[in-house]
Amino acid sequence: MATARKRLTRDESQAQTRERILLAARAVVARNGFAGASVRDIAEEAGYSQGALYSNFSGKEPIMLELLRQHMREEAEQLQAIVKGSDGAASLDRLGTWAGTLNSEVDWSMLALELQLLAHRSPTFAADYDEVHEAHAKNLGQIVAEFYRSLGREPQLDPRELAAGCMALAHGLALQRRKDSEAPAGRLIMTFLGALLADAKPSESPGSEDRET
Amino acid sequence: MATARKRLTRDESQAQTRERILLAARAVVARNGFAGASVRDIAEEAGYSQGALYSNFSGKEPIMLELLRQHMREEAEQLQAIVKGSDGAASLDRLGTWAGTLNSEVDWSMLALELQLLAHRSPTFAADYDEVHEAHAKNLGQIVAEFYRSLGREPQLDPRELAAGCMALAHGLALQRRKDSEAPAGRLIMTFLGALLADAKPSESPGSEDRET
Amino acid sequence: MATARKRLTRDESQAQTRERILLAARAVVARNGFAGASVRDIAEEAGYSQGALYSNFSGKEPIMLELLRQHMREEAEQLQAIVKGSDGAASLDRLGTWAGTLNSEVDWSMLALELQLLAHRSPTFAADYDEVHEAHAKNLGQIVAEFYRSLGREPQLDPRELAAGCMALAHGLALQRRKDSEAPAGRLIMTFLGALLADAKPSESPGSEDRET
Amino acid sequence: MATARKRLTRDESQAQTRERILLAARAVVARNGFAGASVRDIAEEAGYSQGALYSNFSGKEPIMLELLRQHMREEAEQLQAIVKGSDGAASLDRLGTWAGTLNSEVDWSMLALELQLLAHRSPTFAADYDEVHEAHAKNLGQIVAEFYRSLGREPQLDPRELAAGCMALAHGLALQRRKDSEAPAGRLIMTFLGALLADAKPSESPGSEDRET
DNA sequence: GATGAATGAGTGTTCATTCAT
DNA sequence: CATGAATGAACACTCATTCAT
Repeated sequence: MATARKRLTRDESQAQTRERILLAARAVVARNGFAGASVRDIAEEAGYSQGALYSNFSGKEPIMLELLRQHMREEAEQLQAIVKGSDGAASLDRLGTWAGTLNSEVDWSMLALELQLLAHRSPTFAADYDEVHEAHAKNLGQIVAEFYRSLGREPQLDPRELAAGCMALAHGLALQRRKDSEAPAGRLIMTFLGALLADAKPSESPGSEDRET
Repeated sequence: MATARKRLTRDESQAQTRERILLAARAVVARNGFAGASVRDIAEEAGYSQGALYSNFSGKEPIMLELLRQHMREEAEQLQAIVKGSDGAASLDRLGTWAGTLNSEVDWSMLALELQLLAHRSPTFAADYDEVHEAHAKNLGQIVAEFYRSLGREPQLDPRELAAGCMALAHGLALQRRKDSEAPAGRLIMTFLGALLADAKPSESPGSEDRET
Repeated sequence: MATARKRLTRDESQAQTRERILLAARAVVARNGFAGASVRDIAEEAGYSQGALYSNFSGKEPIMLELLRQHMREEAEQLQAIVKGSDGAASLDRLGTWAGTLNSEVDWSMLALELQLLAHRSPTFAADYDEVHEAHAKNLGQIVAEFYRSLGREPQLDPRELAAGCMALAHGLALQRRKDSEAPAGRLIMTFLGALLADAKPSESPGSEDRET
Repeated sequence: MATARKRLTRDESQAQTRERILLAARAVVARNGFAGASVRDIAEEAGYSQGALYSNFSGKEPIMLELLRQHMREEAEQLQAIVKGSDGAASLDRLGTWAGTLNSEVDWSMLALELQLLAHRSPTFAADYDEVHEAHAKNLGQIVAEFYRSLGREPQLDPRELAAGCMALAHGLALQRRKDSEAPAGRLIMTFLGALLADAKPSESPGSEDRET
């Protein structure tokens, strides 16, 4: 182990530190929320000094933003995988399964919302946040459009808006404190989504569920 | 003025103080958000000392909770008025108009979400919050049910869940920082809602007039 | 003593706290200089919490500024007393004696200079500092003018400038680290002053007794 | 380029690095003052790492001290040139011109004073500072003596003291934040100096012309 | 009931310096 | 010799809350 450590180049070592800090931030934010995640706590959780944190990030906000970016990347990849390369019906099934896991995403939703709240208050931060958010919305929009297409449907609205709506719904629901007996957020989301799809008019290209590529 | 004051009974005077503090809290929260609304600021805005605030509320959280209660009450009343005593089509129209004003509700959405976030972190607060939230969801659920009924439709889900979904969607959208050029949140909400209604199967009891389209 | 404490009204108590904080600040600044006088240290020296300090002053700078104001007031009073109500020759003597004590003023000179340095860097602070400085210069200028008059001399320059020059000289000298064997700053100042007076042309109005040499 | 570099011996290269760091330090100090000149900023400005700075200097203070030494050397050379090899009257003229440029010397005065302040607080630094200061005072003292002699005057005091007084006056004035409308520091210095010279008694050895007002 | 001075634990951030690479 | 990531102690300042008046 010690030997393994010694073999790290400077760049590798730094990347490792960055990653560890982000991991620690993830954990602390999950525990205490954004506002409750102090730089002190994050550094401690990561096993570094506070200064080390400032050597790798220019402040608290950039850390959080990076966290969000990471999550969005993962999310987009997952959705991409669900929608891509298969017929629409199967996609819908898998989407339902995926949505069912969203319950465990409470922490991420909290982070996403807290950063949105912060963006409403700090113009400096808003600029950075908006960029990340906008990119993600555009990204998801394309996935949504593809999904509609694979089901032979025409989106009622700009796909980006639909995607944004789904994000809003998902985050909002994730946050709602509901008794375990109640339906999971995933089911509710699928109900909304199902209704939207059912209500969408068929696309001109007479694809229906047999389109391809 | 002085005389007018003197006529107040002790209870009335205290109620007035409470109300003033709540009003001030509303203003400060709108300005700075929940986390940015310090007790000092609220007291100052209200024209009282910090101590006075603690004489009327047991802390910062109860104030915020009361604020949320007030807002929920108002919201329920507005929705009640929209749905009650008229045919479904007209209701739908008025609901669209009302949803269009939600853009200006950013402050409330922020407060609602910040309190939800707090509830996720503080078990003590969660107890109180859940009570308020639950009551509101039940309340809205009844309104939703009534709405579906007036349109001759059968809800796909527990009305309480549908209501919760709409709240989540509304709050989530209100928070999203979108460029003015884009569609307002209201339109998006109505699209989701319209799809849900269109997708709902007619109720057995042919309650009201059939629906359009 | 305990009883004496209890008799303090709120205002008195606050004034006492303020005074204690200023006294503590004086001590800490003397020990460590302005930059080295941390709010923590001052609060500790005063026997209060840091928060107490912020209840009484809006920050570190205002404390220092108040300290400077106090000192300037005292200095002006001393000089006033020296110059006023006596013939010029006696004044000159007493001025020399007084200047001889300036060696012990190192701390004050350091404070004055550090604040001047700060004013050069912080525009916010500069505004406040300039006001204090300007007032003192004007004040001293009048005293200098009076002094010249009592000696039957005409100042070569705007008295305010002469005063400012003396202040600069005094502060600059106080700061110079000289071996104790050397002449005290006071003597040097008196040499400069003596030369200035000797070189000044007599005023037209034969005000007082003629001067020496 | 690479070849040019290669031609430097180790010593030359190091000397170059040192010089670049000092130049950078000069710039940063001018911009932000002594306290505001962080090692990081200096290293960055110089285009080196922080570590490089510590390879060439043993800390921040030695850099500053070296800066001061450089400045003092330049100052002494300038004064030497003014006084040496010409009659007293012309010297006085040129001295006045030179003093008029002191306004632009704010940065140096600030550095000099900040180092003096530091010397008052840190005994370790004081030792080094005193040495530099003492050497300069002696140096200037000789120049002052020469100046008096060239004017056929006898200094009232140890020339070293007179020189120190002028430095103190110059630094103190440079720091004073005065409105542009007021007289420049140079004029004030010349007034003081003129008075001193006028008041000095002629030297026995009838050195040069004995001018008067 | 109202006051607001005082508390004490907390915040994000900076910095001169060190040392493994 | 140069690097710059990491340190650790320090910094000014904020805040919800308490309690003697």
